[in-house]
Amino acid sequence: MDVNGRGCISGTSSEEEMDLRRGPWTVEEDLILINYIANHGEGRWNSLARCAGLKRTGKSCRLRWLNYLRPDVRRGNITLEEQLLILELHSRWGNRWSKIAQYLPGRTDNEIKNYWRTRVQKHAKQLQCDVNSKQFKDTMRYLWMPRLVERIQAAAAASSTANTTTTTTTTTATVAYHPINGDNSDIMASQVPSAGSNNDVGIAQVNTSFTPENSSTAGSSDSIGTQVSPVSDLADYYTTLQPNSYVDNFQASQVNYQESLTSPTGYFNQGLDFQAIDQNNMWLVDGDTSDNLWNIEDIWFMRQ
DNA sequence: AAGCGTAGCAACCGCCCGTAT
DNA sequence: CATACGGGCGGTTGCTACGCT
Repeated sequence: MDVNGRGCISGTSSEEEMDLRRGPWTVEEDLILINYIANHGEGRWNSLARCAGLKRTGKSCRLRWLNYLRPDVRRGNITLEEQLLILELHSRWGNRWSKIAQYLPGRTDNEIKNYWRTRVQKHAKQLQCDVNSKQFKDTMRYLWMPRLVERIQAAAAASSTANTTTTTTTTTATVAYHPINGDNSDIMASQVPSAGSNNDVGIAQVNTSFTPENSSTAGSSDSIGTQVSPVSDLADYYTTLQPNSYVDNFQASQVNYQESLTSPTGYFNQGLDFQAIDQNNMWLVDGDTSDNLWNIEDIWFMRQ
């Protein structure tokens, strides 16, 4: 095997570097990369790029493959469960996108990062606070995440109702989410996928239950710019991974959420007159269903 | 219909770390 | 031990589509 391990002449001449392509990938380039990896496998990206005849940097090839061309890449709207997981994991690890992505089969760190920056940070900006501030984190924890749970429940209930009349599917609307309890529970600590192993599960589920086509139309428009899959792939995934914990039931978590809702300031019990709040904040409850998780309560929360 | 602003996302950049030589 | 290289990561940029005026 040659120095590149790929049986091709290494060409690192400056002339080659001169005409390296940049910018959007063409269909032809995609096909070349896919075919080459199918035949030779991935890795050694610089030599891969040369041997495949792609006038791209190795990094560019790697990124294109991992974020776009990989067969198990899951494209389309992020489900409620995934949103919940992202919020929870981000609260634990911060901007460790690749680590967070390990828990979201088929999702890339880039996609999660984009989601965070475009959706979550947008709301932080609208609430006029720093995304890393305690206020914003509390708002997420005590308002947004409970709402997500409620919405997941609602979607699950609707789904199960439909199922009773149409099918005997045993899929349940459980999610791998541990109630927020202040210490930022070490959710799923025991089910951290080993590197490179989580994809297998993701592939199977993506192929059987998720396609870009159905992802764009499934469920009702809801949440933060996403659409709900009443019974998510993720739920199945965690049910599979951990049958005895974290997938127990929503009732317990909701009880805790209801408690947590009043724990920081107790403001939910204060009989607030939301009507009196500045009408200028109506952007929070406008027609954009993506913002439904954020409403007038958030303003109050932020002002506590 | 045209122009403008914004959101979303693909791709790039620079830094860092681990490993091979 | 020092250096080079490959690869991963987080942050940033730029393009495109879409909505609003």
